[in-house]
Amino acid sequence: MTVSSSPRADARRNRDLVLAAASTAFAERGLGVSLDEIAALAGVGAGTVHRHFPAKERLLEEVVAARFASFRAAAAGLTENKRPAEAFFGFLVAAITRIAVDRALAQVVEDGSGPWARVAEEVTSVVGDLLAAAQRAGGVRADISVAEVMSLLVGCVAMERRSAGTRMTVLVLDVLRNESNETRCAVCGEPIAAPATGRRPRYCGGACRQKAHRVRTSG
Amino acid sequence: MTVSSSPRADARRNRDLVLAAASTAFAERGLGVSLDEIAALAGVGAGTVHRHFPAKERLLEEVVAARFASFRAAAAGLTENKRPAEAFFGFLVAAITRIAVDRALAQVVEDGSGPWARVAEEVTSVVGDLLAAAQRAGGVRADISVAEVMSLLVGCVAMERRSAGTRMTVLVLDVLRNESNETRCAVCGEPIAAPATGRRPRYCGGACRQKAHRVRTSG
Amino acid sequence: MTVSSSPRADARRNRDLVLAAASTAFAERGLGVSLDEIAALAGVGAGTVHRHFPAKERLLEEVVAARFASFRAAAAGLTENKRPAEAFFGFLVAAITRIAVDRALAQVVEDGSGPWARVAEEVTSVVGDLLAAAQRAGGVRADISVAEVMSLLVGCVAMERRSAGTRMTVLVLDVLRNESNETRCAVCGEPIAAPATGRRPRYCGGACRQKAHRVRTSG
Amino acid sequence: MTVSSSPRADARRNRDLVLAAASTAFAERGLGVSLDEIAALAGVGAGTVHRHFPAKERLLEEVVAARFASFRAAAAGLTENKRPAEAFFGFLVAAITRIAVDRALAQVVEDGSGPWARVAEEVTSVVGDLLAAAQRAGGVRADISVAEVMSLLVGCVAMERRSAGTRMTVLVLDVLRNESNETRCAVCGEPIAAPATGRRPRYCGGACRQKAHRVRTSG
DNA sequence: CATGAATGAGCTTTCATTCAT
DNA sequence: AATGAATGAAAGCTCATTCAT
Repeated sequence: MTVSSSPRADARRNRDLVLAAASTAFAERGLGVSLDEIAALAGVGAGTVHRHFPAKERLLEEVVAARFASFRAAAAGLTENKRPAEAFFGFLVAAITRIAVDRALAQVVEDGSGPWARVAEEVTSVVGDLLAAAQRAGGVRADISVAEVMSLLVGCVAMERRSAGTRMTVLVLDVLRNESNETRCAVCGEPIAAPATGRRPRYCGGACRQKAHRVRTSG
Repeated sequence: MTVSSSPRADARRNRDLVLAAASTAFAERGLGVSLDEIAALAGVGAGTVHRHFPAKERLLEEVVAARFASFRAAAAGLTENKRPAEAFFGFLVAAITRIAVDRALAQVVEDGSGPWARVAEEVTSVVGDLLAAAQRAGGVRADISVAEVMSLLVGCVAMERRSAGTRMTVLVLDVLRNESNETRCAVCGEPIAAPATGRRPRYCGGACRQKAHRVRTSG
Repeated sequence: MTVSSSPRADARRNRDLVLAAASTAFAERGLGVSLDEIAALAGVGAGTVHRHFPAKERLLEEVVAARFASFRAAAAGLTENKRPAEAFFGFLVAAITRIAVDRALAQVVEDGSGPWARVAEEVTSVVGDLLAAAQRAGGVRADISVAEVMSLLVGCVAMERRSAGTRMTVLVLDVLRNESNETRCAVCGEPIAAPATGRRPRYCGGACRQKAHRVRTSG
Repeated sequence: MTVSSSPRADARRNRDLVLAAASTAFAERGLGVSLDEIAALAGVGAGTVHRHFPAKERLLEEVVAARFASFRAAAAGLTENKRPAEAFFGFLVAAITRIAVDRALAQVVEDGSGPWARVAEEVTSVVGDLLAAAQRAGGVRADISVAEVMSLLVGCVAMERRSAGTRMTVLVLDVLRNESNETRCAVCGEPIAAPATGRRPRYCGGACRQKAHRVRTSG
């Protein structure tokens, strides 16, 4: 009579339990976890896992998709960033770190297996948008394709899985930066976007130019 | 003195057949290939595989070792290179390409599993030598450790497995290059190529050197 | 309160089927039976056997434990026996006979392998209790340790496996009997049966007792 | 031209090498040793083992036969013993000890497997002779068959394999002694054979009888 | 729908035996 | 005749998937 907890609600809850358990198990133990282990972790029977996810790969796909959905959300906030290059790099670093921390995710991404294929398109699209914006702003080299960025992402994941710490990741991602276009002010260090036309300014503004001049002519 | 057609010749041939088959199978299908498959491919019985390689991991180890042996040979030629940075980068690119082409090799390298441990030390030593030489010559950043280079190698392997072509690899490896080697004039910002011999000039020419001097002595 | 026809009932039934099949197979064919054979005999798949008994040795352990459990039950009835020596010997004869009839059980007992270790402690304790009681009552030699009894048990099992019939077992176990319990008169050498109650007489009668007394007091 | 070491000599030598190696290997590691191990120990190829002993069991049979041959030799010396019971018991103790020390031999004897069958007849005959002599001399109970002695032997082997030391063996074998027939002198302890007719003497001779009398009448 | 027991093909590994050299 | 490599049929065990309850 009330808003009866319909059979569907139960099913939904179980589905979510399994998904959560699988997420944890995959992250910690890699693709090798057995479904029994996942079922036990979820507190359901093995059959229930199969009812919701007819094959192991389906389950994996959903887990992967769920992870990337959170990336998408993160990206959404970034696209409105005033400095597109920072949005782009910020997203990449965050994504790489999150993937590298998850054994199964890393495996899936590294060998480009099925589950990855399902989400790759979307991720590629998100990255593509961020990349395009960053390139338009001059912060990222224009001769880089989104496919190349995706490859770089995979490489950084592999790298970070071996050596904890993001130092190398940051270093490597720098290859995407447009050094001749978004250089920093020689005096205060602020980034300077390349102008649409004309010579690239060396200083962020009059104040710094003056300072530099004074230094040069001092004495 | 001549070739003894001992029974061993046959065994040796079979051993090589198995090794070759395993090499191919591992390369094409990854670590998951079954020994039966390898045996069939080699045209021998399952028992023969085990006679020569008592456990699957032994076989894998030999395959991996054989691959890396060829790297060592390649490195030997490079160490006498007049331009150590080129030797260093050349070795890395070659190694990465060769590893990336082989599924099992890439898997082994990416997850640092047992078989890799056996050869890692040696590879690290080879890379370390090339790195040290390149750093001494000023072609590679001094603040890079060999461990970081190894991580980078792993990352590049993962990257190259996804996108055929070495373009990104070359790009990424550039982060190791010593930018001061082709630095810019501290006064006017013009690039200055490193001289073949002697100390690297800090300024593009006499005019700028003079200016800088004035600044230093001012006051 | 009633019997719940849960899915477990089936599992339990299968478990019992497997156990029964294993019991038979082990008994008839020894430790060498393959799990496939047992599975087939039980009418289940090989996997089912492994679900209930993750390793062959586990299965064997259960079979062995089950057999010995029945011994314990038998022993329970015996400890209240009025004639401890008969309880002791009765238990040994029964145990030996039951073990000797079972190929696997005999093997396990004879080479003291793992599964035996699990039950040996308990069996030893049971035997120890019976032994102690029998020794207190004077029916069993005091210089026999429980370890020696266990060895004798093993020996009798081996013996009985070769020659059907308990005659030799009974004969051999007699070595444990306290001969002084039916000792001979210290003077004339006539056998003296132990009295039902009270202290055991040292002499066959008054005449001999007198003689002995004289000897003691002489001089 | 000389007494050329005919091919047969070589073959014979190899055969003996294999036999010796098998003897050691079986003794130390039980029936489970692999033929490869035996071949390696003998310093010959696996094929050579099979040439001389077409199946593993044949090899085992020969090893077993060889061991028992040495028993026969030992028995030969004993049959001339003046005290047949001691010859009989001496042989049993020696045989039991030797068998118990050899893992494979003990296994073969304990489960009466094929190889044992081949030698059992002969061993039984030897034991039978010793037994008959001992029984004639009154040192061994007349109601014991040779089959029962063989069983007892097997039992003692099993027993001794578990508890080092011959104490229990000696104890157990005592069940075969004819206590009423070959008792010892009550004074000096020398064994006294039963007389063909009449009452059994209590003392070995007049001297001891006198001593005992003195004790009894002293005072 | 959920359960969790059953399935059975597949894996690596061992070893007595065969056979080309 | 000796060699020792090759064989291949087991063995125990795992696990994704199916199915009776």
